[in-house]
Amino acid sequence: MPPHQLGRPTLASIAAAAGVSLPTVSKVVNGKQDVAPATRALVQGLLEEHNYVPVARRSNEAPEDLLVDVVFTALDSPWAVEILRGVTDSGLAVVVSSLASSREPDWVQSLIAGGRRGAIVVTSRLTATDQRRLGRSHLPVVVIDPVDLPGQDVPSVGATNWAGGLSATEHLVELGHRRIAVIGGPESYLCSRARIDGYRTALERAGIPVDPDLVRHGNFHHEGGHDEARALLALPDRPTAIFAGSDEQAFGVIEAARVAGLSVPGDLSVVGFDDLPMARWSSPPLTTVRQPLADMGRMAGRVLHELITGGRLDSQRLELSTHLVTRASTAPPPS
Amino acid sequence: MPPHQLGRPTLASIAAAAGVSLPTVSKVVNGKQDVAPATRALVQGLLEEHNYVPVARRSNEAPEDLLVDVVFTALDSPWAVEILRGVTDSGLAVVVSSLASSREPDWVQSLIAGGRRGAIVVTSRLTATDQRRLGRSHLPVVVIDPVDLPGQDVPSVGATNWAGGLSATEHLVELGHRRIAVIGGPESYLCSRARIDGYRTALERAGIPVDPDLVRHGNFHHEGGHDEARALLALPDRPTAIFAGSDEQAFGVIEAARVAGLSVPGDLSVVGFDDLPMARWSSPPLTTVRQPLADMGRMAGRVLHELITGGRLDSQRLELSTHLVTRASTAPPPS
DNA sequence: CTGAAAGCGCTTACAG
DNA sequence: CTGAAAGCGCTTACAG
Repeated sequence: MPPHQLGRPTLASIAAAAGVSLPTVSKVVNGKQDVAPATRALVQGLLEEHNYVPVARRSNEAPEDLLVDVVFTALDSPWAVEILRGVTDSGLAVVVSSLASSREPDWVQSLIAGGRRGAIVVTSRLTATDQRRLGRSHLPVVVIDPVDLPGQDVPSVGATNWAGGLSATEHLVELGHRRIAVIGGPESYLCSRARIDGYRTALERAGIPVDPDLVRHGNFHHEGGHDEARALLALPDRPTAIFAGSDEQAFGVIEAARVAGLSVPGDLSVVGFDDLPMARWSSPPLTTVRQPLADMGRMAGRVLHELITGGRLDSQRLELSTHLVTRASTAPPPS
Repeated sequence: MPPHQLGRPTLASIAAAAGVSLPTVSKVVNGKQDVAPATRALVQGLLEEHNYVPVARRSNEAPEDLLVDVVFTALDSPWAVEILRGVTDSGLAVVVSSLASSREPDWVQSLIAGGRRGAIVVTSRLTATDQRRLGRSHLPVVVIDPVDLPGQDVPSVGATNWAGGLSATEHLVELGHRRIAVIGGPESYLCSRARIDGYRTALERAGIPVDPDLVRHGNFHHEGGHDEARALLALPDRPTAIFAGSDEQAFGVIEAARVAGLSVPGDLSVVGFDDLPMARWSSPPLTTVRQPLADMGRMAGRVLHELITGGRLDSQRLELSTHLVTRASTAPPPS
């Protein structure tokens, strides 16, 4: 709510602010045709600025009445369910949408018109336009981003990537590995940088020099893991362990090992990142760094609820802790 | 809309039907305390019967304004995203909820109060009470159920399980297998029966007698596949191929084979069911029967939209076709 | 195009 | 507990 305004804006208050009559504002809200373009633009701007919500969309303040959008880049990642599960646990009424369908043409306006009281955006950058509009409309948004660090003016929830990289690598060092490779995501991703820095620190603490040949970047998918692992395993002095950037990548690594005739973990130890449900189902079951996706969703829901009901945030960025889950894809190196 | 009523019910029309004043109905709708229990009950009943939607919840008829609940038994299955993806594609505004959080105490009432125009229920039986209330409230519901056959009075979308069982088994027969085992889900599930019947028919067509020892039932999860496969592989005349009831089960079978020192597909061929995204990521990549979950979701969304906007259905039950996806977990039997 | 006027659907004191 | 009355927020025909 803009500071100069007490209570929710009404058609009357918008009309007063615009210096037009109430019926005119009504027409703009309802998309009627008989409004001069200039008038429409003026009123439209004020509606947005004051975050006007049509009566038919107003909700009570009970959490289950607060409609909130959860926006995924694409609803195809196994992350999605995990995060969604957490967000729904927070008690808000969660509307799912994927970017493809929800971002055109004016995302923020459609959120307001649809009676959404806020949004949670998963793993995607907000465009500058979106940010500007959001700011103007006072519509709270929380970013769940295990991948990147959003601008510090947007509240966000992430995971402790550096610590995850550290613990995965320490685990491999403790098993006796010395030739440890790491596959990160695309170089531009901050999460990836953080994990690789954790990897470096673990090696340095163990007195093992970092071999640049063993530090790779690939996409976070099966293919990325598969391709980089194939290259790594073809090295003259090949690694005895690979720390992958995601569980999906780790499955690609395991497949590359299988195709190369190497057994996991006998010939090669593999550590993933995420701990998706399917990490337990791989053969062998995957040792991986657990990223608490459901908890991140729950936390994002709580933060958003806080923002909607007018609370203040202690911190714009929250990172939940990762931890290593040891299963059967890691073992001491072959002697 | 009840047939005797033209247009949407209003507080006034409900009041007239109940023989009370409009303010009294308003109080009931808003849960105010100063209403006699008998009056409240009378009005409540009429509100439900006439499917009264509070103004604050009324929506336009554009698909993106039609709020619809998608209810999962639990938001933990990898199916969930697939189905959800399909439903959101249908253009409806999808609110996710899992049974745990959404079924108490009066699910139907809370749907109406929340302005939902319909619901899609995934893989779960509606209670008799729910069905009765739904019938009374004229709130359309579609069941997506690849698992069971709901009562024929509820529109439902499923998959062709029998044909799936047939094609999976025929594939194994064509590769030269004769000792082919099948693991179904729990015996009470109709989908499971249908697939096993498809399996039987394929064997009979090939002139292979059905060995009751090779027909097992386990839960649909990793554990079910693992446990049944371990028993099967311990048989004196063990099978050379196993057709599992789900991809997750198939991963359990592969793990049991690995632990038993058998290679897939060299010593044992494995076929799954579902074709979840992760079927491509297993090692070896899984041959499986594709169940078009996203298409089923899309279809359910379309059917629900049809029902909401007053259309008639050609058929109460729709089954979308399954088909075999051949990857690397099947090969001719060891010679 | 604009807005005065009528009116709809609802809520909320308040008198009984 | 109930409902007549005032009034809020909005929409819609219609005069200008």
